[in-house]
Amino acid sequence: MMIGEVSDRTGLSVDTLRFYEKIGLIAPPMRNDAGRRVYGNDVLGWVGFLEQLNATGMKQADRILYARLRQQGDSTLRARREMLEAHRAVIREKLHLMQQTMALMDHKVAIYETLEAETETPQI
Amino acid sequence: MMIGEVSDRTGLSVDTLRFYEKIGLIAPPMRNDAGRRVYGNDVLGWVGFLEQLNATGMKQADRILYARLRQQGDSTLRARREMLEAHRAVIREKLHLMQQTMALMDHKVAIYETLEAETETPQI
DNA sequence: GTACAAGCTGGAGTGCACTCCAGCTCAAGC
DNA sequence: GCTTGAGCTGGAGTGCACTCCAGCTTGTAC
Repeated sequence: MMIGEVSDRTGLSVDTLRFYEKIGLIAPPMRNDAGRRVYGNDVLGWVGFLEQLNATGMKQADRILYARLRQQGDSTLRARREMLEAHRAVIREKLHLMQQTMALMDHKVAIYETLEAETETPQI
Repeated sequence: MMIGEVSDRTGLSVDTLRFYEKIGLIAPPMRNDAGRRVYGNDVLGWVGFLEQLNATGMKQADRILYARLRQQGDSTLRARREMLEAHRAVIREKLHLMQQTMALMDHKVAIYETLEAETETPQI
């Protein structure tokens, strides 16, 4: 798979894929005779996982650390598990906050509806 | 309340409070004889709400828009309700994604635990 | 009455995470 | 054989959301 196809299938731009490689988030892929990147299918799952970490608020530096550990193989299993557990705790808190904010939104929307009903028909 | 106390009670830095005023997120407060900002208690609730919008991913530009509508009074009730409803939809999606990622974390942690048990006692 | 903490302004600087650009090579279709 | 599109590199530029700074005034404690 060339970089353009990876871009199409992951939603990341070609520039971002090369940038991720430069900072160590994606392992440097093989090159063909012309010096172009040729990716294996596994990159798709990995990029998807990175996006999930990203979307749930893990910082670049931590994702880079995780990626580096992953490339070092089985000796880093424990460290990686600990990182995931720590991130899981962060997500749990965010979930909690989001649920609270959700409830607040519901509350505010209800209040606005009441106020709108009052102000939109002042001629009772 | 002087700006330092607002900072202490909201967790935002003094610089950030002044910055928020400059960009229109916080209404310019009264000034005392020496020209210093004197805030009412209502700023605390407002800043707290801003933080919730922030933490749930609303962009600065949208928060500024909401703040501007709020300062315009009752004629903007409908617009504000619509903004909150839109943001509520965004939060709902994020909640969903977070729950999925949470499940994935659980799954991965379990896998790591299995692998660790295998690699840590290779001498069975 | 003076040291010092807290406040003020306008403007510059920072960190993050990309995003774009110039100038090049290479492969395929007409 | 030449145009076009995809890819390459190193490095510069961008947008967001603050954060810091210099140089000033003011209020409080000793």
